[in-house]
Amino acid sequence: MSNDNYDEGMSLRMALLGLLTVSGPSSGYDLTKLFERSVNHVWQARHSQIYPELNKMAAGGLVVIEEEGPRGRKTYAVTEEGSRLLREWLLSAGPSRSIRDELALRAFLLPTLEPEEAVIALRDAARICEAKLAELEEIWRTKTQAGKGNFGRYALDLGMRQTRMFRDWARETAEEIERSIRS
Amino acid sequence: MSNDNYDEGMSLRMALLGLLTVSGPSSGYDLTKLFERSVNHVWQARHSQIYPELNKMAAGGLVVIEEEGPRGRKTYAVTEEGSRLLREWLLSAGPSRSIRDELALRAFLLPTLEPEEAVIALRDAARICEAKLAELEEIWRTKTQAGKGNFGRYALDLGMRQTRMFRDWARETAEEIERSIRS
DNA sequence: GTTTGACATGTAAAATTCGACAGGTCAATA
DNA sequence: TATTGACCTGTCGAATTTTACATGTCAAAC
Repeated sequence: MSNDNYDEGMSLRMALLGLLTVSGPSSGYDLTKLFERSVNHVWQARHSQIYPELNKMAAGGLVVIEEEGPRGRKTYAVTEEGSRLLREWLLSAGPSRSIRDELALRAFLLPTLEPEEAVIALRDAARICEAKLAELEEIWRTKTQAGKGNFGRYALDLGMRQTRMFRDWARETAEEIERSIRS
Repeated sequence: MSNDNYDEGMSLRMALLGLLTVSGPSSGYDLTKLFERSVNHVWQARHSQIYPELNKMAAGGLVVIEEEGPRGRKTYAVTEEGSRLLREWLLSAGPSRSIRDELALRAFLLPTLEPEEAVIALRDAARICEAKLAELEEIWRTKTQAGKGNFGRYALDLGMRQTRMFRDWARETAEEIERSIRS
């Protein structure tokens, strides 16, 4: 009775419910910013997708407009039903795989380049990761100081691990290809 | 002059060009199967997306229909222009990270559960990763034995690193939450 | 006072992707 | 010979996502 039709395209909805659950009542604007700073490493959405979705969710009773601020600002809050839906979705762990990773796709296609060019592309990628990592670590420092609860912390941690992993892969693969060029 | 407007929605096209480059002339049917067996861990596409895309690519001169077999089978081959486009795309490394990973999103949202439930779900996720890792390692063994060139090898390595990283994150986060429960 | 930039919300058209429908060939086996 | 199952190509409607357009408030700097 509880978990019948599992929809694929539920991710954005769940992400928003999750952010609202943790950050408390927020506006579409807030959520857009939050999205950029947190979920962005695993899922992306623009404000043009978020605003309509929030309205649909409000129509469906998953969230309610709690207050309307001065600048037309609308604050949404999760309802009992929204909370239940998120929980059910999280506990229905299927071996579902919906993955779309452009960076990994590039990696996959790299061997179609000449070895020398592949090395250049890999070194580029590693450099980009390094920059991103520095950025994330800065956020980490300011975040952990603020001590605002652990939510974004887990995601940020995951983001940093991911970036480090990719950087290392790029470096080591570049070195491997260089070795094979020399032989 | 070479690399002006970088399009986001080029991934499917590039994946197909890459597969054609490595596997040689193939039909839409072949490419669909190939997709499932290789790129699938990173990017997904159904035949209903692949067939029209191949036709568009043929119209754009990126591939040519090399021959038409008995069963209406059409064999596509990469052209000079297609080859150049793929190369340019791979060398134009933007800091763009278009990623959509449902499993990671679930993990990200787990802390919205009660700590006890989150721990259970994280352990589940870690177990799923473990299984996937075993699967990937099996592929790795058979692939490296076959010695069919490095295509797929780098991506497979990346996939294994990614899975390991995620598993570790899930485990360590579970442990951290457990510690916080006990205090 | 006016310009700039962050705040704040939306819509519309286009592209991408998915799920279902639809049709046809060929070889093997029951 | 009938049927099954792999082979092979496609289209259509719906959902998801992107890009660009569109509008307006408010505070602070200039």
